[in-house]
Amino acid sequence: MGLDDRKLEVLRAIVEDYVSTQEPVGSKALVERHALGVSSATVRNDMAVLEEEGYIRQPHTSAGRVPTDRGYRLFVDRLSRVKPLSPAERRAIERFLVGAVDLDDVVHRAVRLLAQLTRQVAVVQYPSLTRSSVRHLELVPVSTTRLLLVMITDTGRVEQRVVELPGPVEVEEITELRRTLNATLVGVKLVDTPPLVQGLVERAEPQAKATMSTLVSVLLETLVERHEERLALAGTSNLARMGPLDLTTGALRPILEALEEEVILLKLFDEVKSGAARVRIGDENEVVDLRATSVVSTGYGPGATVVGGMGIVGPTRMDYPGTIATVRAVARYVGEMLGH
Amino acid sequence: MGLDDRKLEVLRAIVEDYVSTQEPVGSKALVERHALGVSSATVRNDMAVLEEEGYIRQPHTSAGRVPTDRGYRLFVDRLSRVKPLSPAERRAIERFLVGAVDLDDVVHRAVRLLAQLTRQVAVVQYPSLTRSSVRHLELVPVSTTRLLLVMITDTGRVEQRVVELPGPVEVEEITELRRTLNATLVGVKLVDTPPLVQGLVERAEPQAKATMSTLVSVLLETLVERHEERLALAGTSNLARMGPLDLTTGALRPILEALEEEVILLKLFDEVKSGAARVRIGDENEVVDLRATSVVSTGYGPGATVVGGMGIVGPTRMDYPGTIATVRAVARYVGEMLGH
DNA sequence: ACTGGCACTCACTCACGACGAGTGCCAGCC
DNA sequence: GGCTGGCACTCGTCGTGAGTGAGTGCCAGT
Repeated sequence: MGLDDRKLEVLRAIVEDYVSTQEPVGSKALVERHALGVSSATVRNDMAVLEEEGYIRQPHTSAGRVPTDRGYRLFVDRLSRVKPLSPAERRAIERFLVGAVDLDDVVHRAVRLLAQLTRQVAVVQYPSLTRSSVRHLELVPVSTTRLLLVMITDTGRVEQRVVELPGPVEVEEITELRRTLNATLVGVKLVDTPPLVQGLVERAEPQAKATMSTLVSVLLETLVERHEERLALAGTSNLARMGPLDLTTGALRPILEALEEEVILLKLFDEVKSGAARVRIGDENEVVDLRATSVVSTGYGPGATVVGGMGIVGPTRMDYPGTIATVRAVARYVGEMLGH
Repeated sequence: MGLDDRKLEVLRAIVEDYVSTQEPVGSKALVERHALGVSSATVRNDMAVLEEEGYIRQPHTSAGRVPTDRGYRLFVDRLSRVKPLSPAERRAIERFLVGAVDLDDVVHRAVRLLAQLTRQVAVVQYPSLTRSSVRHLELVPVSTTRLLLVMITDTGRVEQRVVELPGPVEVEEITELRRTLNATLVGVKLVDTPPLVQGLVERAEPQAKATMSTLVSVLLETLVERHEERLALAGTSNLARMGPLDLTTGALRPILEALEEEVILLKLFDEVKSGAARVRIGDENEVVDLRATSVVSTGYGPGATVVGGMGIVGPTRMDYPGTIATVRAVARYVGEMLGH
């Protein structure tokens, strides 16, 4: 691996030029636009080495060079400095998020903001239920044999579910149930609830046992075990900007399809355990349909805890430093907002 | 307007062939595929008339004919018979919707189903708040000066909002407020609430006046006046199937953008007052960006009442009878489900 | 009123050649 | 040994031009 400093510099120049022009970049254009201090012939030699090592390739003989996924990876890891956001951008983020009235609104604003700033497709995961804790449980009688169970989490998320009761229940009983549930569960992390909830049935008054049992099973099935997580998506139209390049190949279709599959998108956030940004370039994606794209994702949440993920999906040919900075910044602001 | 029966038959044949082949249809192909009982020369004469009247046009001289927006309109109004759904389709709809656990789920399933069956982009509006009535109001203390206000409507929709109180409030007071609110508002249509709500402040106990006033303003501002309606969208990837035809022109972009603007989409349902399907073809659309598409929309709700709209957006070249039938069927099933 | 025939139009396809950006290699220079 | 200028070569792109065929419009005949 004889990649001396100049070769790395050449790679950096190729990536930057290609990202901005979207066209294969040749040796001559390169020396003109960057002060490399050497002639185009030398650059050509360097390019040959870079190509041999798999960092760049030629779309066809006698065309310019284009970075490979591996080239982008090297660029992201070692060649790009973090690009700090301009004060204007910071202000824009703050102003845009500050007016949010509730959790839904925060998520919606965040995802649109992200799409707008990065000009890519943005995805934001709602604060995950399993990672937050119970703030309050409410029981609302809908009819004599039906209850609405409402759960509020500390991240401001509200989940509700209609429960069919085994038999009619008095209002006083409901009040009592509500008291018991809250006394047991408020403040408990959702992941820790199952054992506690089981105990509730055993300790319940004989006549309330059936009702409590029904409630508990609903709680377990739908609120705790249920992995269904919600997502917000924005900026799909930015995909159309990926260039007629990719449009003609018809590669747009599978990407759009993947973006509609919540299950697939959720996978993107499986491993965001920290606030650090993660970049998956082209082939590095586990999701096959997204192999033509790059994904920049990060976790967010109040303080250092992570309650959800957010990120963007775009062409491998993207402005990585800028995008990473933006994703991180938005995640940080949203995290702060969740801490009230 | 000398449009005798045969000319109408020719128009119908052109529309049907064009929809299925996506290619301009010529006189010869027409007589081969349809038993018109006349020669191609005669058909040509008929075509000339149809073109003069503006129902069809030639993309270029010496190409086949293509229906115009006007032609589709005539086809929809007078030439197409309703295509009843196959039992298999009916079963699919029923099976798909039956497992829904709550309102969110119903809407989500409906929109995916619609997208899948029609192979177009589907849009479903959540049951509108303003057209439904209050089933229950719940107040949940979050801290001493903060309440969570939860409203449940008869369509199963739940809206919540955090309220900052002017000062600390006792639990008993909250219970009293809850009682009063529910006594006054349960069963009332949301549109009719404003006058009732105003009265609440005036009749409140002096010490509770400030609190009640805050609550009331939140109720009015965010729950009643607020026009924000939610939407579910699915099948965007079907747009890519509109054909490279439209892709090359880059006409996809504005359509995708329009589909991301909730405001625009909501306009589509402005006038769905009944369960009858409405078809807007090409130029008939008020939304400029959707002039290249056709929109099939209808209202839905329990019984004859309409609580929301749903529909699809697709190329003007679509299977109108089939699409209309599908949209109507899904709307009817969803309506039934809302009636529990 | 319909039909068969015929001349005409014009988008589409393909082959051909010119053009030029870009490369690889080599001999020479520092 | 590394860099440079020069040069032959490759190959995708663009423009031209002929050939093809689907489709039309019109007209004379039944």
